[in-house]
Amino acid sequence: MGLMTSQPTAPPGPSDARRSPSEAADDERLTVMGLLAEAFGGLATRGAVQLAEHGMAPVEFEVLLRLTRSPLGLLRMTDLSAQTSLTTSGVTRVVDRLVDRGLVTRQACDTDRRTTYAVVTDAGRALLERALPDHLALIEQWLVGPLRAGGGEDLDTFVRLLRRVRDHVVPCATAGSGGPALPRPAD
Amino acid sequence: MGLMTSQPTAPPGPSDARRSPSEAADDERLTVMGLLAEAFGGLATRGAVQLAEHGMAPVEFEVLLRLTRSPLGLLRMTDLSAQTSLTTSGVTRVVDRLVDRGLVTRQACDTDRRTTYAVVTDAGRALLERALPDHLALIEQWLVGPLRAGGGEDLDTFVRLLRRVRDHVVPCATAGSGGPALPRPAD
DNA sequence: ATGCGATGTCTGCTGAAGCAAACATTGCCC
DNA sequence: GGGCAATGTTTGCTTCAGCAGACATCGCAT
Repeated sequence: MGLMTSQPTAPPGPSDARRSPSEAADDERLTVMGLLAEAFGGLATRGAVQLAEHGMAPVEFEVLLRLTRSPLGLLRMTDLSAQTSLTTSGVTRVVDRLVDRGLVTRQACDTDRRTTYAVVTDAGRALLERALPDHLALIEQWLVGPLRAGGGEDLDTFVRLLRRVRDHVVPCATAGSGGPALPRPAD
Repeated sequence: MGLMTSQPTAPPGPSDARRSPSEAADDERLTVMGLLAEAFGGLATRGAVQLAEHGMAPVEFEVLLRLTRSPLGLLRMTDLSAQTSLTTSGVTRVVDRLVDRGLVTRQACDTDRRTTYAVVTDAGRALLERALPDHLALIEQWLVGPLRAGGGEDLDTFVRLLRRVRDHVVPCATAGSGGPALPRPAD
């Protein structure tokens, strides 16, 4: 799989079948994936710490950000779940919490009574705008800054390659979210 | 912060202070971070689906992998927690599950009765080695493959830049795990 | 108009993970 | 040799998110 088309550059070294099983545990591919996991995990942890200083969980920040970016500051629950890392069930409860804190309100849709909109309040916008500068500075310090350190091209190169991976792995994000859905964990 | 040394390439566009607040929600830095989150999230989801087909959760795979990579197939609980994305408490329970399934055993240390080792069993090694080929193929298809598609240098470049970010953001991983610990979320 | 599948949201239940505290053990200082 | 802080592991409690199912609503075909 993945080898149906002739591969531009074959993986160096002996093929999987020729190696001892325990040797596969040190495969270069695991290293790349591990690097990605560690880098993202570290950034996520630092981000979570900082958002917590503003009284926000990462998912709450994400919801407030998506709502604020939306033209009318409002989004259907389902669309929110599509744009975030949550299921519709998860969105229901996150919005519950945000409503309790007055950062978001629910608003009925007058053309379709099934849908309810989540609307960001002034307090929600205020909280987000209070946290954003710190958050941007954090990304600058730990992600974008290091990439600029080696010359101006590194950042652009990284973004270009990262976008290529993203577009492969998350087909929905490429076009207008019309692509096939990403599989969900089963067990 | 991050700007103490003169910056090689200043961020283009007006500074944060000069922009309208709502404009900060579209900052380029959020885009990069979002790209990273989407790419990693997509890969993690696909990985979780595939590991589930082998009856494993991602953390269980991680634990089995670390134990198998260890010279004697054995690691202290604390070291396991340092190498994975779990707290010691989390490691306790994951190992509990793995012990219940016969993939791991606990073994007392005869020189320090506080420490208990987690030891991977033959069944654990077998399960890991059954799942590894599929897992490597998945990483090849969705991460490494796309990066090779644009010529042989892209993969190396990506790994080099990614490692730079990782080394900045996870100081412990650079040397012999002797660095300062990563902060944990507070709220 | 009426029935019916599709769609949007919410709720009961479950499993997983973190924090804080409990407990056991060690090494050290006196 | 006896406290005593530090270290290693586990446990109680809580929070959070997913799945599956319930419920309401919509749009369409007849």
